[in-house]
Amino acid sequence: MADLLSVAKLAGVSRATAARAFSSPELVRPETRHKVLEAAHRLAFRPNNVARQLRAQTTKMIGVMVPSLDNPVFAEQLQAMEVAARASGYSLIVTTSEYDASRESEIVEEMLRQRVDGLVLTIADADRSEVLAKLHREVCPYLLVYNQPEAADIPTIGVDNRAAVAEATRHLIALGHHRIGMVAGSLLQSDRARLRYEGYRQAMCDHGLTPRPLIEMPRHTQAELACLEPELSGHDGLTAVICTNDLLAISLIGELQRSGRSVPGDLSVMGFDGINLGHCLYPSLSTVEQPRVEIGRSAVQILLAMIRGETPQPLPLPHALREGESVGAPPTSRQVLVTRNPQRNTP
Amino acid sequence: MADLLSVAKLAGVSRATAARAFSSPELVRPETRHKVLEAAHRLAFRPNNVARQLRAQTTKMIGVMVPSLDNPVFAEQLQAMEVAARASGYSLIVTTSEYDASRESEIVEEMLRQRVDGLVLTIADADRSEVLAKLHREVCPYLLVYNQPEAADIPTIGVDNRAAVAEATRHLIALGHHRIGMVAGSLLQSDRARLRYEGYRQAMCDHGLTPRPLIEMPRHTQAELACLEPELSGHDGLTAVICTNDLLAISLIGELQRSGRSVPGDLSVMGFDGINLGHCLYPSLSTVEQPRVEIGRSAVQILLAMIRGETPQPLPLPHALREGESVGAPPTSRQVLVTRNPQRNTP
DNA sequence: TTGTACGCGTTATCAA
DNA sequence: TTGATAACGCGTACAA
Repeated sequence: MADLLSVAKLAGVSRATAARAFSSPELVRPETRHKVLEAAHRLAFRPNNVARQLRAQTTKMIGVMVPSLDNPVFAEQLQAMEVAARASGYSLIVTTSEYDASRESEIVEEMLRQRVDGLVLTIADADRSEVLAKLHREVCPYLLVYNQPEAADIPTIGVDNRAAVAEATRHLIALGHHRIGMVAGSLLQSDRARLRYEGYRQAMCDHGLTPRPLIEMPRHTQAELACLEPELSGHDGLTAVICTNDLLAISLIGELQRSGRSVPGDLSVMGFDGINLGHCLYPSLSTVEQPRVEIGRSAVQILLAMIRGETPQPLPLPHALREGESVGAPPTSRQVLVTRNPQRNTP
Repeated sequence: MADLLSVAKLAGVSRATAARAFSSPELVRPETRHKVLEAAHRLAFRPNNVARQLRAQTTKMIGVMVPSLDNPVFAEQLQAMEVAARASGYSLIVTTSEYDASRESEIVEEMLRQRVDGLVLTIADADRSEVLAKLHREVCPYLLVYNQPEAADIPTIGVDNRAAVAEATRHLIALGHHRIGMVAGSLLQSDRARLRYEGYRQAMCDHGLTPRPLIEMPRHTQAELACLEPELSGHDGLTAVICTNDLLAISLIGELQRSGRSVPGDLSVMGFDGINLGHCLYPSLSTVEQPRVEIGRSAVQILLAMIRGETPQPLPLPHALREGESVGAPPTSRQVLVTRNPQRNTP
């Protein structure tokens, strides 16, 4: 690939002049500039960003790490980040950690070697992270997304998980539900999971209701009906559940329907995240919406401010309770058929 | 950030020796090596990849462009690519084009300036693309994904769209459907869309059935029931539709159910792509599965081979007809109530 | 307005 | 086994 020197030669000027024709065209005589651009065109010259980055000591690149792109909540946030970044002239290096702590470390190390100008990370557990310890010693600006660490000095953007789930719980209680459960994926060791459960527990207690133990599914985003079934029958069977993510909720609804149950007729199901797909389904998903687009956009803006040397104070973004068709009043029949087999539509 | 020279000084050796301690440790005396590593540690030295890239004239980076990450078919493919790339020591620069031709050009230009070692692209229309014209003149290895250009000399990986939809159509016909329609998103100008419709048309004709005009939705991934409704009633109302992507199919199913119709009771709905979520729903989505993970993995492998200077011949990957619950036999009642209002469950 | 010369941090070649 | 030196391609302070 042609370089500036060959362009300069062909144009009959020095390399410096050729360089200026690109970086500060106003400093070069129009006639000369034209000669340079003409030569560049003939040689199919394309500025070498790597050299420019080395020289300028800045890459205009942001390193992004998310747990997985198979979950739309991250893909949708990433989509927003990419648009925002490019609008500001930045590119994204994208990696996935699969919630693996050692991969998290390797990835961040690699991105630091790449001299990214900043990092946007979603880590497995912000309260027990080697990555954070490492970044603490570095000078590279970084920002967590979705995480909600206990330590106050870690820049983070996302919703208040505890308050969000508490609100969702109160919503169900207001509808008349008393026997509410919480369904989680297999990934327990996460700051968000702890806070979400805590929000549920708190809201239940505040209303004099008994919080149940977390119902844990073997996989992170796929519900297993067998794990839930024991909690559904009997005199204290659940009438509503809150899932820790939308994929879990959606697959749970599917499983319930396939088993002949009705949602929300037999069980109200609430999700968490607000992924786009939830709108489209029938019943549409009731969920706690994290403003994924705003989170992505704003993560980029805040990080860029940090890169400029400012010290913005990221605020929690507001969640929104999105009411859908998957949540309704508790079944009245249940109160009659208390200790016996609950009514079901067989398939 | 500390550089190699300062490490060398602290260790009391030359820069060359310090460099060797990292790149070819066996060439340096253990004692010396230890001194260097010790110094590097004390200075928190981290190799500068940018400098290395400039020197080595290779970035170990792959440029990736997809239309959007809001559609899981691309996010899931990207997830697979990222894993495969990192396993081979490559990083991904990820961009989204939003099916915009001018953005496509800018993005590719920017990635070429970044001196990526290769490109993996999904473009809007492989038969009318400035991007391909540009790449044709460049030396940068590239590979299309999902695209299916007419020109045979363009390296591509994906399924045979025509054959895939033809098979889906035959599947519906075999179930007894005669009045089958095809529902597309708003994005008509795409190589895939043309071939998929062509596959549908061909299969219909082969069985002596009349292909219908494409039913076009105002948005790409969200069905609008009003656009379909006219085709559902009357003596020749549709009994089955094939959607050009899964999101369209899923949202259509939702709309149909919300309007009191049953799927597949009143209308069989088939998707295209095979996104993970389709499994979880009830009814589960019948769809033509593109092997997204295999496509992503294999795109990286093939591109890396091209980067090594080989000339692999990418073969079409096999699609799979994934039978779900959203497709069944055509409603028998319809044959009785021919010219009158078809039976419906009111909500 | 243009040219000269240096440095960004690394690796590879050649000598010692 | 180690050291000196020259690139990689670009931007810019300084001089002309």
